Amino acid sequence: MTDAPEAKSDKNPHHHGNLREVLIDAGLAILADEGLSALTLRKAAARAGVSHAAPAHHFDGKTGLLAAIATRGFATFTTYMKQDRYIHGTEPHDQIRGIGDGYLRFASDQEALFRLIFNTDFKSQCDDPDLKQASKAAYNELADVCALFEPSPLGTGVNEMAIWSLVHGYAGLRAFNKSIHPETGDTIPFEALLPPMQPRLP
Amino acid sequence: MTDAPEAKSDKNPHHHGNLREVLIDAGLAILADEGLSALTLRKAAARAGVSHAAPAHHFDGKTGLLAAIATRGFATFTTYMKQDRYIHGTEPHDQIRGIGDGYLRFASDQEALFRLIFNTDFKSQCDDPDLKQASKAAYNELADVCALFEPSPLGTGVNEMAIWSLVHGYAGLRAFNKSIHPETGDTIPFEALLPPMQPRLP
DNA sequence: GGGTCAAACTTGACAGTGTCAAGTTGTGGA
DNA sequence: TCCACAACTTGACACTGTCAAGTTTGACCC
Repeated sequence: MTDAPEAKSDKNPHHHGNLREVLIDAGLAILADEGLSALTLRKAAARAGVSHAAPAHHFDGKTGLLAAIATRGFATFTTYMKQDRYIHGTEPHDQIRGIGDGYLRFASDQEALFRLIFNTDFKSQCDDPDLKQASKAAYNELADVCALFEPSPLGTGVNEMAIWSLVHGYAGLRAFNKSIHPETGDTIPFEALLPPMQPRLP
Repeated sequence: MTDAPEAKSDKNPHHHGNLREVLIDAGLAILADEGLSALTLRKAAARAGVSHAAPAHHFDGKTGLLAAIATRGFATFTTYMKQDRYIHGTEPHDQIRGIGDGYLRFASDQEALFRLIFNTDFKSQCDDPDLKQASKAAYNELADVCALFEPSPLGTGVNEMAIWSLVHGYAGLRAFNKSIHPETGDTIPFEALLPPMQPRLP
């Protein structure tokens, strides 16, 4: 009379077993489908097939759900950068271009998610340690590549900050449709913006 | 029996006369005091001393109010850049530094407003012509200075995009507390990030 | 002046939202 | 077996944006 071992759903309303992850998935789906403003605790709960108050047992309010989604978002973000890091080659300049490509690919593939993970509004309200760690992991991926150019004559960390600012600003402005030259109508590619930098000798 | 000519307030509940501007002021005040998430149509109405449905007669819903606030925000943003443009001198490099300072001063002085005007979430829902024009005016201020370095060997518009991306990304990351070097703890100043550029001969 | 009328604003209502309190159901340990 | 606790539901509350209907006011026209 027992069910198949994986049939743990839609049998009994309680003890979902995996609700936390399912709610994050639901939130990510809403984010991708309808955008940030449509992301609602109740909608996520409905999509997960539970009652409207169920999320409260897994997250600290809406901010908590957003933090959990952002944590997953940062992990995906890091994956994007890792995937593209060597697509142009293994030279330092190639790696910078690759990382930049991954960065921008994530920003356009997962626009709402990108906006969420860099949204300072809800971040100022919560300081989730998991979120901070996921954020730092993404940063480290970029910093790894920038380290290939250290020490630079400009000072330690300057290249890192310059590249990080450049690609982050470019991504933000591109989401804003500002990467298109106002007169020529051309899209200015990211790699054209990279300043000349001297890689460290091997 | 007539009042003084300016006494048009708190006399009669109707025909406020200036409600649109007052509501924008109220919104800006809420934004500065309590942040974006606390900005509510009803709160703005209450702060302006009118009923909760009054804003509907002046703005197209909440998005309309946000657009109007953002329009004013862009104007202020432009003013900040204009004010700081020559504080370091009149040389092209000085002007770039000045504009950057104004950009960053606005971003830290009016943090919530800065976040609003570059928030793509509500911008995707509305295309207010006034907002677009105010946005373009801010862009022109920056582009003016970048033009001092055109034509560049990299291509037209590239300097513009590079500078803009750099300062915009730096501002965003600084709001995110990422301008602080993770090891040294120092704040990396914006000017250190500026790539070497050759100004046009006069 | 007196009447008309539209604009400006109010009041009241509605569906959604986040959040809390209290109840219900299933699980695992004594 | 029973009991404590975790997981989830139900119900309620204040608050939000938005709509419909009413009320007041000032301006215009004869």
